[in-house]
Amino acid sequence: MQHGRHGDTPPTLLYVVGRVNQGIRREMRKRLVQWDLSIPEYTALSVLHGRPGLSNAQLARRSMIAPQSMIEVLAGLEDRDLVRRAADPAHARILRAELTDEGHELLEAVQPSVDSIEDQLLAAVPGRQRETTLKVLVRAMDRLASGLDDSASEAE
Amino acid sequence: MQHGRHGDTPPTLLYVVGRVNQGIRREMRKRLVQWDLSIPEYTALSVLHGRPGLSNAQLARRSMIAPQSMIEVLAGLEDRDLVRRAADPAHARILRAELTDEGHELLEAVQPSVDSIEDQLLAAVPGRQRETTLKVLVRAMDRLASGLDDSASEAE
DNA sequence: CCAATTTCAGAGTAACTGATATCG
DNA sequence: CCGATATCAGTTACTCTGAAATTG
Repeated sequence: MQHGRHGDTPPTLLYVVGRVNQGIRREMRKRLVQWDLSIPEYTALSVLHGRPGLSNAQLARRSMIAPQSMIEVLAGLEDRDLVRRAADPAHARILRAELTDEGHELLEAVQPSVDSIEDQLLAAVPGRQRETTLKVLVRAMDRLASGLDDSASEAE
Repeated sequence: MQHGRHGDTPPTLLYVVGRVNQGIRREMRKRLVQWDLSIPEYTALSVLHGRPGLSNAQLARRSMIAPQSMIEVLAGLEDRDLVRRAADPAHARILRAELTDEGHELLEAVQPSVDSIEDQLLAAVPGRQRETTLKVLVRAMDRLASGLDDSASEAE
């Protein structure tokens, strides 16, 4: 389930984001299964397509998960030859990842099915509102990335 | 991880929602642990506070999860005497849930800490934009609840 | 008989924490 | 030695699918 809030009172952002996310995940899982891709796998492919050369640690930070979680995803993709990793010439400890040709092909094949989810969700939403929504969420994302403090239980 | 998309191209709604959700969950978990509440448990308490009398099946639908998932949450809360369930007088199969006094107390104690997350995320966002964002997300939620079709793989 | 609800049981996904090793 | 990275191992959180019983 997700984080919640009441009924007639307007729903909170926390609540709605949780619900929408849950719905999106269900839909994605359903569509990705035929390509034998999990959601984290698809996401990693998608991010690496746009940002080739990210390390495991960088990917993890972007996704707000622990590097230990991300590494499993990456390892799986590497095993399937969808992703290739090579040491940074300037820093042997860092392994920079990028899609293989096969990875690109798969991503291209899957993309439309996933993109159509977003199209359907936003079908009736004017462009301006889409932009506002995206902007607000990106801001929230940044806040979360830089870390919050618990102002409520601090007071003790 | 979450559903993804590129880098310089604007991020997609799917991607941002996933990331924000992940960040929110981390933050919530951290704050809820001191009350020994999981996210689904907190959410159920919160929803039941606003909508007393919902059945397990109704709660599940609202949360876009299977009733089999929700029942575990509800059972746990019932064991802890935070929630009480009673048969609908008109339909004995349906068990309507509501918070106990203890449930109300706990929720009240936890609430501020969770609410402050949202406050911090939206601190710099003007009210108009908050409303737009919420409206767009609620619309997306409704779409998801009524079921999408995979227009991409349909074409085969 | 059918549809909706509840609920048990088992499986699976995706995240976590802890610990270790390496590199600059 | 410190900080960041990679990565193994074990664990927890949350959701799913399947199946069965009950009720109107």
